[in-house]
Amino acid sequence: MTFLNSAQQTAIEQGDGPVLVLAGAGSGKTRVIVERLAWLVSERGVDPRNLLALTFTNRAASEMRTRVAERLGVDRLAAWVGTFHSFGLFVLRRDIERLGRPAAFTVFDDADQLSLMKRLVKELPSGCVRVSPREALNWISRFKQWLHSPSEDDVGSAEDETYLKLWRAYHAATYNANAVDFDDLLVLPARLLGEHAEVREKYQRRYRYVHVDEYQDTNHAQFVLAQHLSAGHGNLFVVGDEDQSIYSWRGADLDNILQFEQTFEGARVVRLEQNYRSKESILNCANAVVSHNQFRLGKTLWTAQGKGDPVRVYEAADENDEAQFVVRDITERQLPLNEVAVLFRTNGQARAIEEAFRRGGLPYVVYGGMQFYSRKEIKDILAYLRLLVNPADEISLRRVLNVPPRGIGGVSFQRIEEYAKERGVDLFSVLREVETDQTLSGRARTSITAFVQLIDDLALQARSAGVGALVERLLDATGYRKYVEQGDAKDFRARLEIVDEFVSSCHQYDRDTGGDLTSFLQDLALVSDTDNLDPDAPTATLLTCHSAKGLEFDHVFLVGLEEGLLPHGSSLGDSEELEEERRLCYVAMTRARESLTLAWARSRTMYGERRTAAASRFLDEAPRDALHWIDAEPAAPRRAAASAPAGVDATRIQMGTRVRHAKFGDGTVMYTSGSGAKLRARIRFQTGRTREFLVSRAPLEIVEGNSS
DNA sequence: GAGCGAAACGAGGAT
DNA sequence: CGTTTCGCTC
Repeated sequence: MTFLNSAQQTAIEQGDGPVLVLAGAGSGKTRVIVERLAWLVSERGVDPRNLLALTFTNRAASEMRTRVAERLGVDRLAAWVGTFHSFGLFVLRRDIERLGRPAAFTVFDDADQLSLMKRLVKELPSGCVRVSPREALNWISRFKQWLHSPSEDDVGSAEDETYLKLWRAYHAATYNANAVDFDDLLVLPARLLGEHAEVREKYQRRYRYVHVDEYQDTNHAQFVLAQHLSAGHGNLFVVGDEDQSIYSWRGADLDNILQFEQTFEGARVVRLEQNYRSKESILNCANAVVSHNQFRLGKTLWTAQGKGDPVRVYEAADENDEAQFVVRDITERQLPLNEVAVLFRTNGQARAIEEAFRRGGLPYVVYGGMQFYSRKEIKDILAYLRLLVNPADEISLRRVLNVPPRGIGGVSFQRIEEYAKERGVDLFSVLREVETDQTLSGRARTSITAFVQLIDDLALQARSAGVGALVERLLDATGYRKYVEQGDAKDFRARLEIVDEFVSSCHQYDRDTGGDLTSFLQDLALVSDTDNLDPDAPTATLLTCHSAKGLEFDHVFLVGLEEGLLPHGSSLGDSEELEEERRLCYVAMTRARESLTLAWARSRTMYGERRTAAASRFLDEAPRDALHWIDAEPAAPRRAAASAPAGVDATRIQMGTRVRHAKFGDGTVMYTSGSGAKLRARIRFQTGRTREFLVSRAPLEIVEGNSS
C-alpha cells in the first residue's frame, strides 16, 4: 500500500470536532491514525506534544509510535502514544494525591488480585454461599468499569450477597494496601477528571487532539475518560470496527461505537471498506461467516488483492493429527516461517501444536504461555521490591515473609494477623513491634526482627542505588540464589538463569531511565508478553485468536473449528455471546493475506479425557464453493480405547435422577449442562443445599428408583 | 515448621 | 493431564 485511497484521505484530513472512522478489517486502520497524527503536525502546524493517541496493547502503541516518528522524520516522538492503562497510570502518578491517596502506590496485576480474592473467599463467614474467586473478581470488575459501587439494591441472589461482602473486603484491602488494580487505572483517572475541573482542564489544554484505536473495545470508564479529555475542544478521533468487537466479556461496551454519532454532536463518520490485506477467497469466506450476525452496522468489504486460492479445510481424527497436518503442510508448501501463524481459541490447544512443531523441527514462538514476569522467582523478587516502596502492601508481605524459609510458619503468621486485626494496624507495623509480643516463639521473634531489619536496610539503599544494584544486594542478603539451588534438583539451572536475566533487565532499566524504583514497579504491572513480537524472526507464531487481533500473516492456520471450542461451549446458550464467537472467527480469518487453512478434529483430549465433537457451525456458514476440503491421510492405527471413566453412566444423569454423593448424601438432579466428559449436573441435596458437579469426576452413584 | 505424597481442582479469552 | 492445596510425619 503505497498511496492513500480517497476514503482514507478524507478520514485523515478531517479537521476539528468528533470523528468516527468505521474501518473494516485490513482497511489500513492504524495507518489512518498514523497519517492523521503526521498531517496534524506537518499540515496544521500542531505541536506534537498536544497529540494523544490511546491504544489497547503496548504492541499497537509502539508500532504506532515508530511509524509516526518515521513519518515525521524524528528520533523521538513528543506526542503521547500509549495504552489506556498506561495513560491512566501516567495521570495517577501526577494527580492521585487529589483523591487523597499517596503517590507511592502499588499496581496489582491479575495474579495479585486473584491471590487477594482467594484469601478473602477463605475468610468469609461460614453462612455464606461458596463462590469462586475468579467469579467474584468479575462481578466486582463489572461495577467498577461502569463507575459504580455495588449496593444492597444490586443484590438479587445469595451469590450476590456474598459478592457484595467480598467487594467491601476487596475494596478495603486494596485501599489499605495502598494499591490500585487494573480497573482503578481507568476508573480513578475518570473520577479525577470528572470531579476536579482544574485537573480536567489541565489535560484538555495539554492534549488538543485525542485519538482512540480499536474504539469498539472501549468500556464505560474508557469512554468517560475519552469524553472528559476531549470535552473542552471536541477533538476526538476514534477508529473502530464493530465486527471485530471480541472483548465484551472484559467489559467492552459496543454501544460506545454504535452510539458515537448521537453522543458527540456534530460527529462525522467515514467508512473504510476497501481491504488491502487479504485475497478475495479469504475475505469472502470471512464476510460470509460474520454476515450471519444480527447485531451489526453492516459493511461491504471488498479487496483488489486478487482472487487467491480457495480456503482449505482439514478434518482431523484428533488434535495430534490436526497438529501434524499443520506441520506437514508448512513443510510441503515450504512456507516462510516468519509469515506463518497458527491460531486457536484456547491456550490449552497450544500444547499439541507445539509438540508437533518440535518433532517436525520447525522453530516457533508461543504467545500467552508462562510469562516471564509471572515466574515464581520474578514474583518473589518483585514482592520484596514492592515492600520497600510500600510497606502497606500485604500481598507482597505475605508472599516473601517466609521466602526463603526463615522459620515464620503458618502459626506465627496467624498470631501476627490476629494481633493486627485487634489493633487495627497493618501487618508490617505489627512486625516492627514484635519484641513486645510474648505469644510468639523466640525463634519466630528473632527471625521477624531480622526480616524487618533487612527491609529497612534495603529501603534505605533503594534511595541511592539503582534498581539493578538493589536487586543484587537483595539476592545476597536473603540468600535467594542458594534457595533456588536447593529447590528443584533438575530445574534449578533454568531458574537461576531467569533470576540473572531479571537482574540484567534491571540494570538495563537503570541505564535507560535513571532507575526510579517506584516507576519501575508500576510500569512492570502493565507489561505483557505479546509486547515483544519480532515479525522478522524466522519462526512460526502460535497464538490465540484474541491476541492475534491487529496482526497479519501471509499464511494462517485456524485450528479447532469445532462446536464447543469455536464457538466455545460456554457461549452456546446465549445468542449475544455466540455472535461474539462469530466475530472472533471473523477476526481470526481476516489475519491472513495469502492463504487460509482451517482444521477441526473429531475427537480431542480435554481434562485428560477424550471427547468427540462436531464440526463448527462456522464451517457451514462459509459458502460451500469457497471451501476446499482436503482428504485426510490414511488414518493412523487407533490406540486402544481409553478405559471407562470411574464415575456413573453419564447417559443416565438427567433431570430428576436421584443420586447419592459420597460427601453430601442423597439428592436430585435439577438440570444438566454440557455433554460427554464435560457433562455438569446441578444437584439439590436433602439438606436443601444445591451444588454443581462435573458428572465424570464427582463421587456420585445413582440411587435406584425405590430407595426411599 | 518443613518436607513429602495424596487428593482435589481446574482452563475461556487478557490490559 | 498439570498444578495447587491438604494432611500427615518427623
